[in-house]
Amino acid sequence: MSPSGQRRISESTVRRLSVYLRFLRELTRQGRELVSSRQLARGCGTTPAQVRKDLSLFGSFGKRGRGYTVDELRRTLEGILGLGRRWRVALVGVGKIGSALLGYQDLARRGFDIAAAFDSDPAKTGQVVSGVRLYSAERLTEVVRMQHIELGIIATPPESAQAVADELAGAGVGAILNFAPVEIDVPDNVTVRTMDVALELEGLSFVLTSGDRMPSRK
Amino acid sequence: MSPSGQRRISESTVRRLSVYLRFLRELTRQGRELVSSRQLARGCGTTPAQVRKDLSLFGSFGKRGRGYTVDELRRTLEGILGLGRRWRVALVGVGKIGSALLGYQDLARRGFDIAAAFDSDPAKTGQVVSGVRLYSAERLTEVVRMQHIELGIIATPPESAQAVADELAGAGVGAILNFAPVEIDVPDNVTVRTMDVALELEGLSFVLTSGDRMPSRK
DNA sequence: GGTCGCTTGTGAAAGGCTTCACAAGGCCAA
DNA sequence: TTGGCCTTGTGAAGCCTTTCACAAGCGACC
Repeated sequence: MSPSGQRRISESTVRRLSVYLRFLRELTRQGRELVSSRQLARGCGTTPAQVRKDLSLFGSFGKRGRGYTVDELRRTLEGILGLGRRWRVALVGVGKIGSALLGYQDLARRGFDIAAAFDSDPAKTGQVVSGVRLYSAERLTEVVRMQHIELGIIATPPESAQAVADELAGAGVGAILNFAPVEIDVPDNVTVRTMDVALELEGLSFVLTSGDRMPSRK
Repeated sequence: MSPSGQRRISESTVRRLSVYLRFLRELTRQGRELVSSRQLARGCGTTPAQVRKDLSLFGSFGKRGRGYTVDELRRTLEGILGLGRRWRVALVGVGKIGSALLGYQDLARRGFDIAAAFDSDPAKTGQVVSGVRLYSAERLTEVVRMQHIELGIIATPPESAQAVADELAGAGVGAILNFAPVEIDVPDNVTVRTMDVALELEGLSFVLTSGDRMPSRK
């Protein structure tokens, strides 16, 4: 599939591939068969050249003069992104954000199953929320290992985030999505991505304050 | 404050400034007085040179041989990011994610007040959740104008996101944080940032699948 | 006061990402 | 078959961001 499996793919490219995929699924629902790089770009907030360059990093999937087959490109992107399977996810911290994630059906629709949730509050232990069993935080390593969970989501207060990350990494989780507003250290073989709502709002605050002097992406 | 108020600041720089600020606030809590670019970098997952370069875009805030005064740099960054004031935010969509945001105290702590929330479900209208009044979606424009709200958060299903964005933009909101998993079109004078949980997980899926061939950031 | 060690601020170099521009290929209609 | 139009895939150019490396400045200690 990829002409040279060793090329380094930038984070921004991967993010765009996900956006293309999201859009292609929408097109599938609409029954569209073909799509050009121009239409893809328009629907994904980028440029046609960018779309073609991104895809060309992995191969040639289009037909000159016609464009791309929606269904075929969708499957190709799913393959590239590793979405030809379902992923088992552990959720740590069942407070406001954690509960929202438990009930957020888009995750399951897109291939991510929350297989177990953990909280340090004993009152929650044993409950089943949105079909997911809540375990005591003490059992994290045990359950993650037992269930072969490969992805972790941290939705704890910031004070506990690092300790949880250490334990997830120790239990064999390879990637962590962190909702706690702190930067987290992990071993090199683990990837962390932090989502901080207030931090995004701060970015918007900057734009509003400085009169939109950020480079617009066309 | 800024030596040339016209330089274009990249989105990644702004994001890092927010991370520095978050870390500085932590240092303030700890009572630290001074911090060097090296320590800042370590705590924020970047390099000392990057820290100095980012700050140098706005002025000279450190002392050679000593580092930066935590308190002073914190206030400076708050100024740059436009956080010397509080922001009034409209939340549209009070489902799982919207409710979590209503109860998420970190937003208020960091200067963002949800001044009004909207939902299309008549059953919710009139309620007060976490101290925020819920309005019917029909009153969006009216209330946003009346309350001089400048920021919007979209937490609706994807089908409604574009229409809500149009209305927010029409009502004078200058920036939108979008949690719906779709790309959204807005006029040039409005900025949108989209946060998509599943999209972030897909990025992690790619990393796990392709054996971490993404460029590591040192 | 002088020296030593440490840190900032910054031009310059390096590296990476995006945009450009065009050859090659496909489709259709005449 | 030919011509016209459209779209992909891609080297090259351009632009932007990050990293490097070092002069200059500060503080502390002798």
